[in-house]
Amino acid sequence: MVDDDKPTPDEADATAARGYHHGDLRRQLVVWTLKLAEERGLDEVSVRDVAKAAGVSPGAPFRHFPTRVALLAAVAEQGMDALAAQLEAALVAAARENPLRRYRAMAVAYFTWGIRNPIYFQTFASRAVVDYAGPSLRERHEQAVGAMADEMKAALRLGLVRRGIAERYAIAGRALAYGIARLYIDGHYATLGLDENMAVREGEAVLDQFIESISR
Amino acid sequence: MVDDDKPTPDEADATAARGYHHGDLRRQLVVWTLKLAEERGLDEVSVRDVAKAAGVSPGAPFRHFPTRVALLAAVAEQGMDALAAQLEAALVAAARENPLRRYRAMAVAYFTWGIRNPIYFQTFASRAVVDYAGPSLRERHEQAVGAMADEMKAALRLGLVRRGIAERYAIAGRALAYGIARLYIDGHYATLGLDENMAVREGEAVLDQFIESISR
DNA sequence: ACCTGAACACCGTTCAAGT
DNA sequence: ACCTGAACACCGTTCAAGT
Repeated sequence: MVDDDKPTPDEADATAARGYHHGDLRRQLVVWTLKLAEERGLDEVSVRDVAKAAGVSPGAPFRHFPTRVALLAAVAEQGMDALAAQLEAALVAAARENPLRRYRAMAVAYFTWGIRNPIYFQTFASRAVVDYAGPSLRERHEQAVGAMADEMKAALRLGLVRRGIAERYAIAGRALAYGIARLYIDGHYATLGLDENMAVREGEAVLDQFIESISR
Repeated sequence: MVDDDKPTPDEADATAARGYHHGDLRRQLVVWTLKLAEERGLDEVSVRDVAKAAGVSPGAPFRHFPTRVALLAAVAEQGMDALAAQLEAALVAAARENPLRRYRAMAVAYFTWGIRNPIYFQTFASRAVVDYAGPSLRERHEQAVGAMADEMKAALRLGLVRRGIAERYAIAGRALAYGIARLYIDGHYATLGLDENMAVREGEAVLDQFIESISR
């Protein structure tokens, strides 16, 4: 980078513009990673690109993240926060309904979020990232989908669904929600000409029929 | 797995040792890509590694594949061959059963193959690879899963499943099979302590309960 | 304390030169 | 026709030096 004019680092604004982020760089890097990934795909974003976008030197990110995958893990953690919030909100909104309806609300929230936030979804569906992030990320995800499974089990207990093994309803419900999200993200709906919103509606319709089919 | 050693390398020893593969290099590169990916993960295999494993210079692969992703696309095409063969075999084996049983046979074949061949599965679930490979790969996959969907629709027509919209049963069945495979490949079963074989059996159990639940 | 910028080893890809 | 091996631009990562 060719730089003739000196940045006069005694002004706060000027320093920030020149790359000093006074403790905020870490967050900025995550923000830019997400933004660039949304533009060109996760694989296409390099740490150097992120550094440049944030206005810092190529080595700067490594003061905050030991490796590139650590940076992606930070994105994943942030995504997990957002997903957990959505699921929690869905659960609260359906609080006074029956377990099967609560399962539905969470499953819809799950794949809707995945379809609308494919980058987040990819980061914490990536083995390398999740392995790096350590057990906490996986546990949080497990807990989130576990809540879905719990509703399914409750539905069986209350006789809302046909006879069967609770754990299998739970996994089926989970695989279905996951499958719907992943079918879209992996581009399988593209052949069908479905955009984001249509994919969500289609997902809901499929889920509803599934629920109705297992109901009794 | 799906490949055997190449037939009778009679006089090829000298040239092969020198790196000359007399037209066979293309195939060797695909074989080595798969092998290295199984050892260390798809992201960790570079074209240079593959070249070295095949005993040729770093630039040699680019005479056969214009880009790295083209090499991966060749792996994906080979994977698609294998998957199509498995599904076809499953369909033939269940030829004299009812459509619901045929759907089951194909769904099991689908996720079993995915669980047992995660590298193949990843290659043709990758957007970049599939986009490069062109419409034919996607169409073949679409046709393969379309056969599953057809059985589901036939099952509805014959009154084997509860009332509903055929297309939604088809998508649910597909999302379920896809979700089961992907849950394992993305490492979600690892938390549950399930290995490959247990994942397949668990998948079958879940699928069977799903089928029973929608049956009438 | 936080960032720069030069360095290193690596990678995808190209291409003139060899057989 | 097929491969070599030296390039080039890029990338992840490190680190001494600056503020």
